[in-house]
Amino acid sequence: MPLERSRSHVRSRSRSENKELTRQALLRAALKLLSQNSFDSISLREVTREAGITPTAFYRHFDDMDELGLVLVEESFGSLGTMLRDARADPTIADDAIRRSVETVVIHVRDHGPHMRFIARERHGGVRRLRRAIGRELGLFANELAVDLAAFPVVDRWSTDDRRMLADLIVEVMVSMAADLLDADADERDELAHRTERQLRLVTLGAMTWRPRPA
Amino acid sequence: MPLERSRSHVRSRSRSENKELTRQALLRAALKLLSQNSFDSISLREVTREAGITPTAFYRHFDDMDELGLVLVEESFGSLGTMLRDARADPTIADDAIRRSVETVVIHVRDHGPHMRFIARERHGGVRRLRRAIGRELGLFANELAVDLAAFPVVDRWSTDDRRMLADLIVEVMVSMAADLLDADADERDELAHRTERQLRLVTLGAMTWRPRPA
DNA sequence: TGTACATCAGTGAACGCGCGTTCACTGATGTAC
DNA sequence: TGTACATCAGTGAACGCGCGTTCACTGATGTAC
Repeated sequence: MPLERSRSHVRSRSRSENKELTRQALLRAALKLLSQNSFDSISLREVTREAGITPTAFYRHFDDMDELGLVLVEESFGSLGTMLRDARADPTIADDAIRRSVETVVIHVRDHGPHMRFIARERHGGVRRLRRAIGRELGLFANELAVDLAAFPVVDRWSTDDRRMLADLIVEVMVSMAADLLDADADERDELAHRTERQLRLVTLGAMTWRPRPA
Repeated sequence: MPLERSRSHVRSRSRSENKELTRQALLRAALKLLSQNSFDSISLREVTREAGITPTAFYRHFDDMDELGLVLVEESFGSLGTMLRDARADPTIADDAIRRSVETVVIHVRDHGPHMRFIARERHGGVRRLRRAIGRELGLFANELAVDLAAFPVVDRWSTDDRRMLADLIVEVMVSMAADLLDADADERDELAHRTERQLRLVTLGAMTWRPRPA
């Protein structure tokens, strides 16, 4: 069953507003199909069918499916960044920052499931351009986290390279949890979050005794 | 260009030997196509074309593509297990076990690139049965690692739950490295291996001061 | 060892279907006067 | 405010193509005697 496009409201909106609504319908339609199949197996025709327009009209909005995919990558990373930045605002209590960061990711996965599933699926998926785009975004993420980590005691005396190593590890653990959450039921979700917290606490313990730039 | 099927040798082999050769040709053909595309976007006809047989003959070997995919999962986990078990044989020197385990994975990715790419790609890919099969195998892996970890000092006094938590973390870091290695050039590969070693060393440091079952 | 028959891996034609992209078009919205 | 024209989002028919699966078949290998 195609998503509603509220044809009855078409008359009351400007041409550009309607165009934007259709564009959003295409993006949402793709995201819906992507919860079942990977990006390089869904078809342009499926997407337009789900969005309630003819295949031809697709080209009024995107050159091809790849372009739509790249927009989905942007969308996916949009809100997550701000949320995580807030979550680790207070640099003095590492343990609390961990709990809040995990909680933030859990909530984000709950509220933006389709976007997160798309990222998890296409991070190592079959479309090179998407892989690159996602890898770049995750890299920027880790970079930003590495900078923030410099505000914590102990870690502030590390080399930037060591901080980046730690940031990559944390990002990996978080992404892994997000991917697992998507296939989990309610009980499993709690357990996953709990396990991830412990893993990050263990990593933090390691950071306490890490000797930067070993002789 | 299709893989060689040595038609000229057909006469010298038994019927069942030839059947097995064709089966292997199908599996290798699929693996080759999977280096470029994800599993649910490659077609039965592509696979048979690459293997040098007609589409119809496919059904002499597999019921459908899913069944072929599950065989690829088995294949992929086959040799890796033995290698890793050997790598962490000596439980006294954790640091050395880390270096050897990382080295083992690096070598395995080099020698079994297509299989490892398949696993990385389909772990969160669009085909449920494959996701499940891969998840199960990785779970067994982590289980086994958790048991082996009990042989290390300090960790031997942990709860099995804590050990499993640590094992999951280590497996995740390893799989992540494997996936990244596949898209990396020679220089990047060295750096990735080095970074992963440091991450695992940091995790080990954390394990040293981890307090099991906190009050 | 030779013959007659059974097995079965692989063939090739055929089917209906969904695909991406093209094209000329329609008709409502937007703009210039 | 009213009219004439431009814009352009979405339509619908058409194209050639590759798809998964079916079917009756071929002919080499294997087996029973």
